[in-house]
Amino acid sequence: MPRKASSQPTEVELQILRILWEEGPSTAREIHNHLTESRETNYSTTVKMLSVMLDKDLVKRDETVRPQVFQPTATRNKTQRSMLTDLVQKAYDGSVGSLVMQALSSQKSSPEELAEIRRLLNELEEGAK
Amino acid sequence: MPRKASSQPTEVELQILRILWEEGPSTAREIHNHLTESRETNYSTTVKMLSVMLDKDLVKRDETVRPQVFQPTATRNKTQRSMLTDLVQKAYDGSVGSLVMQALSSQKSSPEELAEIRRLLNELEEGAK
DNA sequence: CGATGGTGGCGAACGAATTCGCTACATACT
DNA sequence: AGTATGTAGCGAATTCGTTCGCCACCATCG
Repeated sequence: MPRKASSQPTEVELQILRILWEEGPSTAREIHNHLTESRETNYSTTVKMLSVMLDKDLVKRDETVRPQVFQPTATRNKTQRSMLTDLVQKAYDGSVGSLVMQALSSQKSSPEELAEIRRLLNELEEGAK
Repeated sequence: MPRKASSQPTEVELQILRILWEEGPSTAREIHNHLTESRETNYSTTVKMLSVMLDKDLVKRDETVRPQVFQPTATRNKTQRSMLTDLVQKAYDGSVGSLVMQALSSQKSSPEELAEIRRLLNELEEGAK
């Protein structure tokens, strides 16, 4: 028997979404050009991927203009959140805390980031009371 | 052209690894029994997965005993770290900070966890000076 | 020893992800 | 209008992940 499709965007899908989030609505050609900076792949492939993503409802398409323009369906934040939750479930047994601990200790963040995290931490501890 | 295999353990592989991390070295039968708590799958499948994981060097096998006993190659921490790094790269453009921010704000952690994170934060800011 | 039951291995099969070639149509260029 | 160029779509091919059926091999038990 088979296996079920991942609920999360795949590697290439994510790359395309990133381009769209950063560059805004784009044509297949534009997407493809950006894509080839990190990956050697045919224009046909890019178009096909977009068609697949359309089926999966990962992107929307404006067909009234020529060439057609693509746009992400979900925001970057929403997508990140979903992938994060997925990882926490799969690898951290649902414990966000241990993920955060490991993230902080394993890679160095800038002082600015640390300060910002501290600020957020304060808010959270306030809210918890 | 094809596509390259993921460098991260797959869904089922991770489930099996989790069993091994939690239960310690186990036989195929033991692993299978635990596995069927969360998934309906044939014993053959479990054995096959173990064989695949052996090829990928995700588990080791003691063949001197009967039945053979399996053991993870990498620690849980190492694996988590690797998956985390992967996610940060794929979805957060390498910024651990923004991942942490989102993790903290999107899901609630216990006060104990928050305190622990704060402690870690202090250490990090100390070390940075 | 011969039947019984579990262990381990191999190869086939299927869906999902990714790739591209080829075709059809639209647009642009002379 | 007629040709060159670019866009969109489809289906085929390939790999990976996952599943299982079937066969061989032990080991045990009567």
